[in-house]
Amino acid sequence: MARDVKRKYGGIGAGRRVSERRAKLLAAGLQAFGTKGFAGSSVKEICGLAGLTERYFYESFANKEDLLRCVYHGLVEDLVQSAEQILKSGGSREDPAMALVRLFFETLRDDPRIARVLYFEVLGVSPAIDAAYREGTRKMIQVVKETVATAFPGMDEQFLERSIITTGLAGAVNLILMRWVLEGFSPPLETMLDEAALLLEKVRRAGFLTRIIHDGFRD
Amino acid sequence: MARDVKRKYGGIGAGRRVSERRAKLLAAGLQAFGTKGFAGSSVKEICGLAGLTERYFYESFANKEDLLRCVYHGLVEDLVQSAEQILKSGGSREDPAMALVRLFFETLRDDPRIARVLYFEVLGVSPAIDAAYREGTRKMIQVVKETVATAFPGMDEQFLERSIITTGLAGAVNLILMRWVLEGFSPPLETMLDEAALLLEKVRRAGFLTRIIHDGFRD
DNA sequence: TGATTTTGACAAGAAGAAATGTCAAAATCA
DNA sequence: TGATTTTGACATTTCTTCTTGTCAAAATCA
Repeated sequence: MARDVKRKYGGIGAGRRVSERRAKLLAAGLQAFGTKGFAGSSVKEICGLAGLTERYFYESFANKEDLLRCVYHGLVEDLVQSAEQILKSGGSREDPAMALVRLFFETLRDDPRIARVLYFEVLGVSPAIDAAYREGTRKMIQVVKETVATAFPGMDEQFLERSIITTGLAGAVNLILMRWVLEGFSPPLETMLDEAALLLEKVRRAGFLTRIIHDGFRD
Repeated sequence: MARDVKRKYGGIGAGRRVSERRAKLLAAGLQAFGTKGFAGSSVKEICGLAGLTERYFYESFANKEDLLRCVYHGLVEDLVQSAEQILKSGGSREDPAMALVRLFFETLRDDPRIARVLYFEVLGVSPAIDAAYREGTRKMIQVVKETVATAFPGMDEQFLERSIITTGLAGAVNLILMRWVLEGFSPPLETMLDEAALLLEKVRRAGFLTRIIHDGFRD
C-alpha cells in the first residue's frame, strides 16, 4: 500500500523529510487512536495509515505510547492556541466566553477523533501519559481562568488562582462535552450553545461570581 | 501460593463457593487495576492475587474486560448506595450536600485504587466498557440532581432534569477529584472540604440557583 | 475405606505485537 | 552511466497474553 509515495530526497533536505514523516505519523496516530483506540491500534497499522514502514516509526518516536503523548500534546496545543487567539483578539462580535464554548463544541463535533483522544484514550495508559494529561488539564484550566477574567472584568485574579472554581468550571465543561460525545452529539450544537448562552446570561444577571467575590469570600 | 486455602465443598453449597471465588476475583481485580492499571494487569496476575487459578477466572468472567466492567459497576453501585443512604436518612447533623462531598473525597482518599479505576482505567478500553462508564456517569449525575434538590428545596425538578446544570456540577466534582488524586491528595482533605463548604455557603448566600430558577429561566 | 468431586498446578496452543534487522529496488547525485 | 543514499517490504526475534486442556492430589461423601 502507498506505493506511489513520492521520493525526492535531494530537493528536500533530510531533516525536513524526517519531520514530514513525523507529521504523517502524527496524523495516522490521531486517526488510529481516535477511531480504534490506543489499545486497539498496532504500530504496524499506524504505519500503514501513514504510508510508511515501521523503521520510520522508531525514527521519530520511542514507542506507541510516545506517539500517543505527542498526538495528545499537539491537540491540546492547537486548542489552547485557538483559545488564546480568541481571547486576545477581542475583535469578534461574539461574547468571548461563548466564542470559547463554541470553539470547543465545534472542534469536537467536527472531528470526533479529537474528542476520543482528548477525553478517553489518554487516561490510564501509563504514568508518562498521565503526566501529559495532567499538564494538558492544567493548560485547559488556565484557559478557563483567563476566560472568566475576561468575561467578568474586575474579578480578583488571585482568587481565581487559588480557588477550585476554575477547576470546577473546567470539569463542568469537560463532562458536558464527554457526555455530548458519548450521546453522539445530540442534542445538536445549536441547542447546546443556546443553553450555555442562557446559563451564562443568567449567571451574569444573578451577579453570581461578582457577588461571591465582593461579598467577601475569605472572611 | 495460597496453598492453605480451605477447601470444604460439602459444608458450603456449590453455588456459594462459586460466588465466593467471584468475590475474590473482584477484589483482586480492584487491586490489580487500581495499582497497575488495566493494560498492566494480566489475568494470571489477577488470579494469583485472588489465590485462584485461571480456570476459575473463566468460570465467573468472560474475559479481563468483563472483570473490569464488573469491578467498575460494583464501585459505582456502592458509592451510589452510600449516597442514597446519606440523602434519605437526613439524620446526620451535617448538611447533606457537604456530607456527600465528604463521602466522595474520603472514599477516594482512603482507597486510591477506587479513584484510579473510577476515573482513569475505565475510559477508552472498549465500547462495552464505555457503555458501562456512560451508565455510571448517569447514576452519578442522578445523585447530584437529588442532592441539589435536597440542598435547595423548592427547586424545580423538571428544570434540573432538563438543564445541563447537573451534568456540569457532576463534572466539576469529577475534575476536582481527579486533580486531587493526581496531585497525591494535596491539599489535605480538610482544606478541600473547607473550600467546598465555603463555596457552597456563598452560593447559598448569593441565592444563585434559586435566583436563576425564579428569575424565569426560560423566558 | 473406596469412589467421586473439587481443586490447584501447569502445559500448551494460538495469536498478536513490539522492536530490530536484512536486503534489494528505486531515486538521486556526480 | 555508475556509485551512493534512501526507501519499502518483509523476515525475525523475542515477548506476552489469553484461553483451553490435562491430570494428579486433596477433600469429601457414602
